[in-house]
Amino acid sequence: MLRMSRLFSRTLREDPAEAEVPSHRLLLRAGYIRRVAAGLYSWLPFGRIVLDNVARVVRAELDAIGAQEVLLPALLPREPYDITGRSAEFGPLLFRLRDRRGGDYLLGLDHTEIIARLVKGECSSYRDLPVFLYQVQTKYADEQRPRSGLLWAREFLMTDSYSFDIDDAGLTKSYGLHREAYSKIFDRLGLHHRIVVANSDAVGGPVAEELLAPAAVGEQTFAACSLCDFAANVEAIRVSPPDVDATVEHPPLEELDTPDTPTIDTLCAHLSVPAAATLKNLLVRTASGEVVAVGVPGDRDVDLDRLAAALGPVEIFDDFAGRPDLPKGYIGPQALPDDVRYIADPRVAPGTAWVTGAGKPGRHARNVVCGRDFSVHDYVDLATVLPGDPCPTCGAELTLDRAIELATLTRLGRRYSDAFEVDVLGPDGRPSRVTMGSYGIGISRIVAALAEQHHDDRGLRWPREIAPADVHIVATGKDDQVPVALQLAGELEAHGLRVLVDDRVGVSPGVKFTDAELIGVPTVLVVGRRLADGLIELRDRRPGPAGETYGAAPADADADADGRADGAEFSAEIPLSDVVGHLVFPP
RNA sequence: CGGGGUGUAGCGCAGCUUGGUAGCGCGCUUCGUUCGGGACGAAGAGGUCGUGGGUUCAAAUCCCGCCACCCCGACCA
Repeated sequence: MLRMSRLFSRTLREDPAEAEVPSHRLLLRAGYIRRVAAGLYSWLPFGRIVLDNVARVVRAELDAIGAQEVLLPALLPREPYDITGRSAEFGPLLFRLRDRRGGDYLLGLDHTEIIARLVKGECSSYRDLPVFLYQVQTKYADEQRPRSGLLWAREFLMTDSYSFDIDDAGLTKSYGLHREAYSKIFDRLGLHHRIVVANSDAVGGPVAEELLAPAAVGEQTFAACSLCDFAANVEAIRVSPPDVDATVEHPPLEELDTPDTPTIDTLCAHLSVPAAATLKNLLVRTASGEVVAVGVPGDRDVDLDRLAAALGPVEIFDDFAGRPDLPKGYIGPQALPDDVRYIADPRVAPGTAWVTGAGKPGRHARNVVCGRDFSVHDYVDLATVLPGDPCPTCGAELTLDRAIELATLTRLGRRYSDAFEVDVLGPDGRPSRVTMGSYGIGISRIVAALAEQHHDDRGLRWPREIAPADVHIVATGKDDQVPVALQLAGELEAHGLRVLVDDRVGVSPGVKFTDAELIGVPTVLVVGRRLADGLIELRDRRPGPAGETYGAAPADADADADGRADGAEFSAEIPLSDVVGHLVFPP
């Protein structure tokens, strides 16, 4: 039993100045978390319970598919990550440290290397496989800019599960089991989510799919088809080259004086052409120092993540002073120095004609035809996706939405088992390289996503399974409301309900009601002035589908797509003597 | 990492332009009243004004450096 009179937590009357997004603001105000430093939070009792509840659901569903829980260290030696090359891939994102003898360590962001080595030592026969291992672990990332409270923190709680199989068919099955388990977790948690096709991710290599929670504050953008069920991270959209009529004769290339037009906007205004008719050329430098020009239609931006997936890490070229043959703002693929490779989006197809830079300051060129005036060394999908682009599956229009990335499902294959030579003996007595999958789900981030999806202007509204308690009893009045409330709390608890009771004396009813709404336990019992008549009030803060609502709340008062059901709260007076039966055995 | 902003009591803020005893609201403590939608009265506690240096008889206030935090951007050539 949680007693508000004794609880180490306080609610804030005013919004904390540091918080902007709703989840951050409400979790601070309602006393769930407190900030320690940028991107680092302490979990107060309510928050810790909610975090545990999410982890409990995740554990239950992973246990159900036969996964076994382990716990690896959070502090890790760097060596395994040097072997796989990921120490360099992660770069500054990793917290790195040294021990007193000068040994290199890091704070774990991903444990694939460690788990692969563990399995190498423990499994020696194909009979030991498949095996699923998971942990609930604190992870660390030295983010450039931690923000939005728990959504983008430097320390966060995550469950990472790994599958080990003898062959690809086994991996496919293991992947499917995890996919189902994670879907079930989100259903149980009452999270609106989409499973989308993903492309790649610095953490873990090729990601096959992501589970996203649509939310305005999301850091991810995903595209969904308005017609079919296609959905993908924008990074994963594949573009087919447009049909070009190769027989069309384009006028010859023509150079124009275009002073003071270094940007697409200024160029379009000067020449009165649409941005989509221009060719935008960006210069980047690869890790090896090579300068590469990349071209996309002028109405689109270059997606550096996708470019990095093709070229490795790149940085924007800015040494224009050192390269007078590369005039900033007037680059054109037909006028590139020999040492600069040209990579383009598939939309820059052979036979297409463009307005682009002339390779000289203050001059552009028109009727620059791909294949005639310049050639493309490599085609890479690197232009950003725009709303209305055709769906790769059915051709209908795509819509773009923001979402919070909550889980990733990855077919790792043999990258890590190769690196550490993780073999088991097969049925034929010969060593066989195992194949791996990795499945991450963000526990603390789910808490934030739930808060984003389930709140209103008065406070949080947790799904029952996640809430810090099943029932919040508010005792208000100067008669024997408090002892009655405590006795009722004891009875409910004896029947297995988790109870929070506001037994504070000398606190006015308004304060208790407001706090209850802020804290967001779905069911509130008010032991108040009607106690004299043997009645208490039952309020349901979150009417919803079956299982969400106790008692006689209207079943159709479901939350809308945003998880909000303003004005749909339910309230009824019931006899005190009926309360236990009402809540423990709902009609 | 670039741009903008903010650091004054647990929380939210004023004071800084024009240097001169550090303030307000909420919260907290004690007593009394009140008790269904953030109650009232009385009396209190609580701050090296982020930090280091400088100017000055005197610095929260002016000058320089540093640190922390928040927001926006990350790249439109």
